[in-house]
Amino acid sequence: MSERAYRPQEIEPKWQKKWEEQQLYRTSTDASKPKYYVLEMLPYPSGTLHMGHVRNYSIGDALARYKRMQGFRVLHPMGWDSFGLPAENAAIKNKRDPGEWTRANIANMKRQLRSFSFSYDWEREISSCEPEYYRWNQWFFLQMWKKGLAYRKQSLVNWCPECATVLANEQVVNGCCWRHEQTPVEQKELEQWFFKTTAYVEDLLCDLDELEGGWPDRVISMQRNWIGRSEGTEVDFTLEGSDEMVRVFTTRVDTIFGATCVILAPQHPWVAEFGMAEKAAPMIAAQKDKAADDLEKDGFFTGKYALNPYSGEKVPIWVGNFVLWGYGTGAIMAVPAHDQRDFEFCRKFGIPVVPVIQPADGELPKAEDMIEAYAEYGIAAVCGQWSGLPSAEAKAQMTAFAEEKGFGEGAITYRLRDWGVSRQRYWGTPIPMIHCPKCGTVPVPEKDLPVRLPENVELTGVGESPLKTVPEFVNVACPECGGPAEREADTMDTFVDSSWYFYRYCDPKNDQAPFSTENAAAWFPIDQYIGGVEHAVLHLIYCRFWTKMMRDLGLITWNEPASRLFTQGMVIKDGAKMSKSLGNVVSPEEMVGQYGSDTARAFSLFAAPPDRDLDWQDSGVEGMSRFLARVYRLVTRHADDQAAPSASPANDADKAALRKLHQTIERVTADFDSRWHFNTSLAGIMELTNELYALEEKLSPGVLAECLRRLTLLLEPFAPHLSEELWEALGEQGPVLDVAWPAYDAELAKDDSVEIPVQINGKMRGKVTMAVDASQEEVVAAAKADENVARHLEGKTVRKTIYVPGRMLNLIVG
RNA sequence: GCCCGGGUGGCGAAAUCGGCAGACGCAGGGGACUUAAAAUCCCCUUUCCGCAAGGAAGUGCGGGUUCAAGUCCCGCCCCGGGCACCA
Repeated sequence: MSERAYRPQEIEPKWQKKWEEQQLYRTSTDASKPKYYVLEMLPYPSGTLHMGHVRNYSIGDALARYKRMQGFRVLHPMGWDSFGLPAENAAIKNKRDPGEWTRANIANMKRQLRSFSFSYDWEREISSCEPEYYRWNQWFFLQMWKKGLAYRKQSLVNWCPECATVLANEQVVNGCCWRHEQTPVEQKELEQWFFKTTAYVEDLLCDLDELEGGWPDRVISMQRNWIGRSEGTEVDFTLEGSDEMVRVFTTRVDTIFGATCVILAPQHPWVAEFGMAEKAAPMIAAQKDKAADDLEKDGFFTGKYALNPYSGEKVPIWVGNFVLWGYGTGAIMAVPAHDQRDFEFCRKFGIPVVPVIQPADGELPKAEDMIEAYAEYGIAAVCGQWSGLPSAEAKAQMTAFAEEKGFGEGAITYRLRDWGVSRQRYWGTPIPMIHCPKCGTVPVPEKDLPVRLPENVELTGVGESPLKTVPEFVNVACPECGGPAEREADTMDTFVDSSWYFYRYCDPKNDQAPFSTENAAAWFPIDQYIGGVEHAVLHLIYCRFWTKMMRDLGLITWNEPASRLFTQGMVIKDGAKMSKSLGNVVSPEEMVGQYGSDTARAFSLFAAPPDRDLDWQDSGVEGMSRFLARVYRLVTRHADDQAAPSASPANDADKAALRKLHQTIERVTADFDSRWHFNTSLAGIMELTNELYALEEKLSPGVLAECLRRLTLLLEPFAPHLSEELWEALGEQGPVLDVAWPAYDAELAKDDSVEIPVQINGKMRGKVTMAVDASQEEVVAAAKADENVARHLEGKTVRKTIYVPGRMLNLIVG
């Protein structure tokens, strides 16, 4: 027996080096094994790894290791996002090249990650910010262009006249530029590129059913809401004194007899036509301003009137700040009596309220008594020929009527809009298009890909787009006519990169195609995708769209990229999400230096279940470190025992130890296969360790040897360096990753006695220890023999006996 | 406002199917070892009453179902996240 101190600072580098040399994490090509593709969401290269990352990667890594020990061929790749805006801002601030900045950050993140020995297949590393990758972004762009899925249109952007640059919505503060707090943000029309996500809107919605069970319910419901399908009717109102018509969308055409005005979005073309664009401009800016949370309803009368096609009634046309240009037709009919928003608007501006729907079991509300709109379905009361019909029936008949008369039709609208991919930034994938004065918009020929970013561009943060200022980049010959033309200077949104990176992992070096169908088919769909819930609607819609688009290009045959999704909780520190910008980061480097990476990763899993937010407190780390050292001492002091492992108990202590061992194996295995509550897995392993400490002296050497070996294997997914070190100390051959996960033996795990709580009238009065197969009579007899139970039964009759075998006895007395 | 989560000891949490509330760990207390300290090992630790045996209360609040509720049902309150005038 020898006792050694646990020194992770020595052990971990030793195994890191060995594993690198062995290329331990390279993906197996053994096709006889079932595949398992596990992936954490692409990290952005912020340059600083924090405990939030470590927790995320520890979850995926524990799973990857477990699956590998279970005999799977595991793909667990690692990649890097290009993260455009921060790169560019850093470049402007520090006068550095954004590429250099990004690459330096990636190198730093990589170095820090490697000290944890996460089981990434570094051979399959990709960087989505390198030309080899954006070549294929461009290739996809061209395919979409051919199919009409990529198009260009005029679109309003936030514009700061001071910087002469485009602002993202979050850069608008109180209607002003974030850098020039006195300068109001303007709206500017720019030609922007879009991907037609709406072409797949029904697919995106219907296929959510396919994901049910594999994806968290809340993500599915967030996506449903985001897509926002609603059925209704489009109806034309005629402008008084002209033939022009304005189309409105409504889900409640049955209320149209109560329409008392038409309200246009401030961006509506009629507003400009009426010469009121200037009056509407501040409203548009206010709509885009994220800081103005609850915008008060505002509007103005245009002086014009429209005619209701059902009643022929003349109603005023208004402009309202709460009407959205991007939804429906950008114009509404206001029915104040039956829509709360319309009610607020009309009451504010003195527009009449006309109730036309009455509750099924009540009276038609009186306008002067109403304090809020009656928005429920009811009975059409004052609705011309449809009066008397229930709302649903009236809706159907009135829509049919509009179709018959040609002034409207049934319509489905979606909240989901096309994906604007244009960015007026330097650091991103250049859009492979050329504008020719003669030929129009012409795609760059595929043989000329990739279109590379020009080097040595000075970034100022001023001006429409940095690439526009580089003549060598912009001035090109038109590929069709050879005449002088201009290259598109916008770059692509970085969400494009993350929409298909996981396909590229299957074939990262392919220079003929984004990936080969065969290689992707070998791994897809992703068996387990892991990431933060903050991606529930953007990334996770875009990448689903991309998969469907690739399916229609004939590249793949499946509908969905990932069959299972796990959303892990955030790491909270001092009441806020841990992030570099908030300065509440716990540095893993420091923790690794002090306790080692095994401690850091095991603790990040032990502190809370992975799907729950984790309130970070340093105080528990010590305990995890103590536990690992405790295991280390226990195993190393018996490492030289020379006993052959044995699962045949020779005494009661052996039996108890083997029972605990197999109960723990069952528990940890079940956690991996279902809930991933690694905190309870680790608690179980701690209990096993405590039990072995208690029984240590009494165990026969073979059984002890057996228990120590299984314990070592159980630790592998959580503390791989320690596990490997102990495995070697025990004289076994590694790497542990290639050793089979311990099998669970139900016979050995079985308890031979069980403690049964005894209740009287539902109150705990004692416990009896019984054989597992004891009958109800035996249990009742034993219970009555218990001193305390007998005392409570004194002078009373047992009226009812409830016995749940092996669990509980409840005696009802009166 | 709508849609998701969540609320359990001094703290992080556990209780997987309605069946012993608080596993495991932290912090705290006590003991052993030590000249001493650290480290280690062992014990105690929901609250209140009690010397103890034991008793009472207890999972955000108020009701309900049940032999039995942290868990199921109805009505609220609070915290976190997401979406937000979606016609």
